[in-house]
Amino acid sequence: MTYNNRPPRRIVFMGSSDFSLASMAALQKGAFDIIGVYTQPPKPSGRSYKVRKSPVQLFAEAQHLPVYTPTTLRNDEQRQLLEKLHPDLVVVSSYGLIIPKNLLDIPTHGFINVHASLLPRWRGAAPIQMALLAGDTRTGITMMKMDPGLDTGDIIAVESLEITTGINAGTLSQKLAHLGADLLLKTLENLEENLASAVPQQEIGVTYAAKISPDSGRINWDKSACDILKHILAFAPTPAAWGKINGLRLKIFDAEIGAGQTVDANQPGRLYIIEGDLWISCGDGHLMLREVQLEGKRRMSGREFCRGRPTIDGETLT
RNA sequence: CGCGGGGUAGAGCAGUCUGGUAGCUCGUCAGGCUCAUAACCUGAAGGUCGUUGGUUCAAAUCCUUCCCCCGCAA
Repeated sequence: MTYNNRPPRRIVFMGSSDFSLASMAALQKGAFDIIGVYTQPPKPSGRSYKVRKSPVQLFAEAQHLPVYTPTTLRNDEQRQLLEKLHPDLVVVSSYGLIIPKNLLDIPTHGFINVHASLLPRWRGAAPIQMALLAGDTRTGITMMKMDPGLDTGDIIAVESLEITTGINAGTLSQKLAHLGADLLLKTLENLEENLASAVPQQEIGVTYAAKISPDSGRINWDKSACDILKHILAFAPTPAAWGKINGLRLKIFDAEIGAGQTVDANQPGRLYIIEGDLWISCGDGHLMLREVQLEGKRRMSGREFCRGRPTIDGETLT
C-alpha cells in the first residue's frame, strides 16, 4: 500500500467490542505502528463471576501491543500518559468511555471515530440495533473527526449498505465492522486531505440511539408480527428478545412472518404447534419461531423445541 | 465459593421425589401403499442413562468425586 502524503505512523487505538476488533486488526496488518491500545478494564463478568478481558485486550496482548485500561480518561494522569505517547492520530471505535475534550488536541491529527450509522441518524451507543428496530432500509459507517459532543463531529467519509431482510444485529454488526475497517484504511491513505475536506453534520435528521438493556428485549405480543420481528432481529443474538413461559425465560433468535390464516390470532402470545413448527399469535398476524432457547437449555430450532415439549401447544408466552 | 437450570439412542425430551426388565416425539435404515411425495402403514437398527467411588439383593433413580453445557446478574 502506498501513501500520497506522509501517513500517520504512530496510532493509538481505543476500542472494546468485537465491532472494534476488525478496525484494530486492519491497522495491525497495514503499515501502521499501533503504539498503544486503550480498552475497557477487565471486569468480573460471565458465569461464576470471573474477571474477563475485552476481546480487544486479548487481541492486543496476543500481538504484544501495549494495553491501557483506565476506568476514566478524565484526569491529569491520563492526559500526561497520552501526551507521552506522542500519537499522530487516535482511532476510536466503540470504546465505551467518553473522551474529554482536553485530550482531543494531543494527537497531531486529532481523534477520528468509526461509527456504525449514517450520521446524524443514530448518534450514540446502539446505532445498529436502533436502525433495525426502526426498520431502516440502509445503514452504514460514518468516519468522523471527534469533537466534544456525542457523535457530532465533522464527517470525513461515509459508506452505506443495504439492510437485507432477515438480517440480525449480530450479522449486521460484523458486516459493518468490516466496512468500517476498510473505510478506516481508505481514510488513512490521504489523512490530511480527508481531514481538511470533512464537512459538518446536517442539522436535520438527528436521532439518538440509547443503550439497550436485556430488559428492553422483552417482547410485547400485542404488537404486530412485523414489529415483533424487527424487535427479535434487532436484539439477536445478544441480549436477545424474550418472553416468559411458566416462569422461565424463552429467548427468540429468529422468526418469520406467517402467511395466510393458519393461526387464529386473537390471543397474543398464544403458542401453537402446527406440523411440527412453533407458531405464536401476535396482536396482528402471527410468527413462526425458528430459533429459540429456554433458560438452562441450549439454543435450538423451533421444531426441536416442540418435539421435546408437545404440551406447550396452547400455552401462552408473556 | 454471586444466584439458578441441565447432561438418558443421531436430535429434542419423559422417567429421578416414591430404587425393581430403557420409554416418547422425530431422524436414520428396510419393506409396504401410492401416478407420486418431505404424506401414510409395518418393521428394524441404534443406550456402558456425563464421570469417580459408595449404599443396596437390586441404582438413570439415594449419597459422594470430578468434568461439561446453559439462563440470570455484572
